[in-house]
Amino acid sequence: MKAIPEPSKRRLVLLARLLATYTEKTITSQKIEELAGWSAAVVRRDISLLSLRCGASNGYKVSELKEALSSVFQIADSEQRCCLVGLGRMGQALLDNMELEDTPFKIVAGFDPKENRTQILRSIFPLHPTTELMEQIIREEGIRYALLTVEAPEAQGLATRLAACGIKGIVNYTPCILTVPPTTKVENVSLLTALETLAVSNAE
Amino acid sequence: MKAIPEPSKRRLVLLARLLATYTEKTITSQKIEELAGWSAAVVRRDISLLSLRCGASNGYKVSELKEALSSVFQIADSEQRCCLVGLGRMGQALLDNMELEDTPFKIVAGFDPKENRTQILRSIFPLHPTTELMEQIIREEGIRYALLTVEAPEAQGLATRLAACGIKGIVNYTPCILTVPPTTKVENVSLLTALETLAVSNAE
DNA sequence: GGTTTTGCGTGATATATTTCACAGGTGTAT
DNA sequence: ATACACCTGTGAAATATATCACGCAAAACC
Repeated sequence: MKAIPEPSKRRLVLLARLLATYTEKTITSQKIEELAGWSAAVVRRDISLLSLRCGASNGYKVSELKEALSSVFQIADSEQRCCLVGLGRMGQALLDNMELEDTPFKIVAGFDPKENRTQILRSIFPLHPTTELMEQIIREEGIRYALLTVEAPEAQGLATRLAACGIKGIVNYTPCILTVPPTTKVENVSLLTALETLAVSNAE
Repeated sequence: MKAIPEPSKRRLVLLARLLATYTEKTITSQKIEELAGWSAAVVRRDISLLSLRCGASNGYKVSELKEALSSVFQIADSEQRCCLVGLGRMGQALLDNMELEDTPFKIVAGFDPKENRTQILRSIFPLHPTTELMEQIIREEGIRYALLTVEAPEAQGLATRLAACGIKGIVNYTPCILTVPPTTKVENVSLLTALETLAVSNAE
């Protein structure tokens, strides 16, 4: 199959999310337009990239569509290991977040520059200081993704180290722009960035 | 000036963020490519949309660039009021987040479906239950943006109400796809969505 | 002050993405 | 069983975005 364009990938991820709570047996591209706000044409084009032919006069069969979505992105097959870097307020909020239950993603380690935090806090996975140990654990445990919730001044330094030891993706909760090699992807989810993006989309 | 394309807007927002911590007096498109990962050509094109001519043989003057960025997006001019909807773990982590200090964004109210939470928690802005009072306060206070951190089952209902009472943008911390009229914009920042997006960008 | 270097600004061009529009299958009703 | 209604899947066209490549102006150097 040929490569799926980036915008389509992002929509397909969201489509999977949408279907997770959708109860009907079938769904039409028109209905998806209503729910998600993308044009029906774009929805059909996106889905056609999955080269599945479950089209019928009632629309797509939800079960087949779900299956196709999770199989095309290999993520469902194996556990995707993540680590939490930064155990401040935001990090703690993510510590025992139920959101990743029943998903292939699993947080298996936490790190913080302040060693005493890693000793005081309790969690179901081990917590460590961000010493050289961090790189070692990431490699040994086969950790692919990092959630970065440290203070701004520490963000770039840690991002560089994370990228260097093989982290494939960083969920960036800091308002910093991270400079990383192209082998590491970054998703910016900081509150400030999100608000600015909203403000700019509306205005102008 | 003619409309700035969406992708350019998003990059310009990040560029402003990047410059916030940049200490040199000038910066070249080449340097921005290095730091942010966009091609120098795209950077120059984006900046040219600001119709500012601060180009010189040393690159852009950082101060002029910063100014142009904040003025083109009107957001710097006036206070941008936000509310926090959902006072669970994530909401509490955002309650006294310093990230919005020295920005035009300001959280001026908090809401939660569980009334006792709004009574127990302390914050510098008032907390209320999500009764009809919510709509009233949003209108009276001129609140434009909402940070949505409630549990998944409550997300869509509240999003609908928020959109209906004039909220222009929702920062969506839930993994749900929100169905809202096109006048309300949504930025999805849930952990699960971010991880899935990363996974899909790498694989495939 | 002239010459060289540097790097922007931008038409022209290439590529990517979305939209259009309709042929063709699938379910449904009569 | 046939006709009708619905909705997908997809070439072709339109639009949007990114890249190329080069003229030109500002700074640096001698």
